[in-house]
Amino acid sequence: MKRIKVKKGTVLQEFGELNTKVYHVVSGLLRSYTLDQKGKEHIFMFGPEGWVVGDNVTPDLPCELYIDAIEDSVVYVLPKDVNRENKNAAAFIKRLGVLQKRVILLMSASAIERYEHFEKTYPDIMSRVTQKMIASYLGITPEALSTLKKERLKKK
Amino acid sequence: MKRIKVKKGTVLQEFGELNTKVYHVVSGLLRSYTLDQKGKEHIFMFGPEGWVVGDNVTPDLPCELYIDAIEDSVVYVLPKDVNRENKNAAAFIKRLGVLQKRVILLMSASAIERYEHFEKTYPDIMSRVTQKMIASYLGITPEALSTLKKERLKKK
DNA sequence: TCAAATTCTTAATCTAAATTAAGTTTTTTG
DNA sequence: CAAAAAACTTAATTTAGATTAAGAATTTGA
Repeated sequence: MKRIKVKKGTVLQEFGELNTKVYHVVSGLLRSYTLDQKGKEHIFMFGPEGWVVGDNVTPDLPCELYIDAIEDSVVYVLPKDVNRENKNAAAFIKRLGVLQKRVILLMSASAIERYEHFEKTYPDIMSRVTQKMIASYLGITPEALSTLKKERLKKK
Repeated sequence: MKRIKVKKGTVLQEFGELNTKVYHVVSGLLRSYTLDQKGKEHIFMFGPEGWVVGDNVTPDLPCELYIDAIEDSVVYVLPKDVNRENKNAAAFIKRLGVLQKRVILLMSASAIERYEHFEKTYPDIMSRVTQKMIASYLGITPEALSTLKKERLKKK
């Protein structure tokens, strides 16, 4: 269990490589993301203080996600199979809950509704990342997010 | 740890209720799903033999999902916090992996691509559920799935 | 500090999938 | 087995969000 400091921009995991580690964020902000065939970025998860960020594949399979730091951060580097121990069960369950909510919203909610959910759930992160990143997390384009925000103002 | 038989159509969990149980499927097929504001159904997960189906919220919070049997099934009823023990870690990790893939696909893949992924990943389930359910799982309408399948045939 | 890069906004156009609607096939059940 | 219900198909129309493009604002870094 190693404690390391990483500068903004540091890449902790690349797509396709094997990685037996997950990252417990002490301070700062990580993100995990994918690139699609067109090279478009889709943020899978933000990792602020207290979160564990890692690829949800077994340690013997190639990673599906890139992980990097979007703020200077301090993280504990933990072996993936800590997941199998009781200690990290809480962080684990939290991840499952967030993913469940995300799948539900991606399937059943409009872009505006997903935005408003994000706004409520992560008020802290909102101000720490670019709109481009928020759009990427929501599964829409930055242009669509810009339009959506303007329309929401009109209605309120 | 109770072993029960449930008939097709049996409801194991309703939205909004408290439920401290998860269901380990011995035989048959369960599903979990949500209803949106318009009453439209969105299948969150299928649970064939070997799977654990449950709501990924802590036992003290109201459930986000309905769970029912879509085939006559035999299931073990387990307390949710078995999740915190080593025993179920594998099923747990599997669920996380599936959810990760689902989020990625919902964000970055077209309906056709999601269909083809489903086809490959769950060839067994394909023939056991209606197209309406597959559409619901993919996040599209049954009409769109029907059209999509026809177009895919032309190309092959 | 100021030039370059990146991000953000706005608007026009396009497209994948939703909606609506009607007819057909399959399944269920009395 | 026949009627009713549910599922499936097809096609026309609509729409949310993508794409493209261009200019404005903000951030970065030499």
